[in-house]
Amino acid sequence: MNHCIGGGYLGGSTEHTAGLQTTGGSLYGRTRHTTLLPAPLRPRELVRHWRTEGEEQLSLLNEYPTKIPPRPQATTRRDEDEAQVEESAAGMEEFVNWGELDFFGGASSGDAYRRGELGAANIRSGDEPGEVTNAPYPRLPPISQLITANIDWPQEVAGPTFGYGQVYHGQGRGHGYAHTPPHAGSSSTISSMPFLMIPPESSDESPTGSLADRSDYQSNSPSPSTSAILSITPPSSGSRGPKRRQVKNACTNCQRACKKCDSARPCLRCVRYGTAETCMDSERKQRPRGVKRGPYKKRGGGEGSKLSVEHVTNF
DNA sequence: CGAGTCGGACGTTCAAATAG
DNA sequence: TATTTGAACGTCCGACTCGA
Ligand SMILES: [Zn+2]
Ligand SMILES: [Zn+2]
Repeated sequence: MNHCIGGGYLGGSTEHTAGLQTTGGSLYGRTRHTTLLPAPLRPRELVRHWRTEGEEQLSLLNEYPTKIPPRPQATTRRDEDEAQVEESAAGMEEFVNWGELDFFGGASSGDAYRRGELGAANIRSGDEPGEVTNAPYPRLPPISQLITANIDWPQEVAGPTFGYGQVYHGQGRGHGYAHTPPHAGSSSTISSMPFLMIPPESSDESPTGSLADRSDYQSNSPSPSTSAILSITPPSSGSRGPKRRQVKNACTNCQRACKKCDSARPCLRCVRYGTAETCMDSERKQRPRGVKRGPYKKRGGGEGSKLSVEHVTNF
C-alpha cells in the first residue's frame, strides 16, 4: 500500500479549508495545528475519497491511526521543539515504512522533494492523475459538506502532530527578541532527517508587497528613527533585525491564509480580495486557570542570566 | 504572475511562580 | 502585592505549486 504524508497540494488544500489538516506542523499551539485534525499519516485512499466520492470516508476514518505518542513534557520552548521532533521521528517510524513512501512533504520541503527526487512518483504522473491534482480545488465542495455526520474524533487523535523533522537551534524567543533577518542563517540552523530533501538555497528577493500603504503593512521595515526600543540588542546575539510587528487579532480570512492582516475591519487584504463581508476577528482561546507549573529558575543570584555586556560588539 | 498552501520562525499573552 | 517567568497560543514570512 502506498502512503501519503504531508500537505502540499494533495493533502493540504481542501482539507485545510474544511478545517482538516493533513499533517500538523511541528510545534504545538498554533491555531490550525490544534483545531485541525492532527494526522500523522493520511492514506492516499482517504484523500481520494474525500476529494471525489465524499461518502465512504467515514468508514475509512474509523481505521485512522489512533496510536499517537503522548504529548511530551517540555520545560522550555526549545525543549518543546526538540522533544516534539524526537516524538515525530519515533512516530514516523512507527507508522511509515519509508521505503514504500511515495509522497512526502509539505508546501515547501515536500514540493521540492517531489519535484526533485520523486518525479516518477509525483501524483500527476503516478497516482490519481487529474482527479486530485488537476481538480480546480476552489470549486470543490468543502469536506464539511461532504461529511454529513458528526465525527466524534477519538481522543487519542487529539495528541501531537508530526512535522517534517526540522529542529530549531536558534536563540531563545520571547520578551523582546527581535526578528531574525531572513537568510541570515547564523543563529538558527536546520538539521533534517536523512530522508528529507532540503530545498536548495535560493531566492533572496522578496515578493513585492504592494500592501504597504497602511502602517500595519510597513511595520517590518527597519525604520531606525521611529523606535528606540527596538535598538535594544538581545543578549549574546550579534545582530537581529527589527522586531516583527503583529496585529493583535488577525481576521479569519488572513488567519486561514497565514497572511498579514491589519487592525481595520474589513482588513486591507480582504478588501483587495473581495472577502470584506467575511472579514471578522478570529476567536482566541481562553487560558485555563489552576494549571500547575514546575519551579521557575531563581531570579537574583542565579547563573546564566547575566547580560554579558562585554560580548556585545561595539561598532 | 497572481493566488492558494503551509512549515515553522518569530511575537504575544497572561497565570503561575517568585521576590520583597 | 509587584514583578518575573515561561508555556501556550497567535501571526505571518517565505518557499512553493498550480492555473491562467
Ligand atoms: Zn485580515
Ligand atoms: Zn480580513
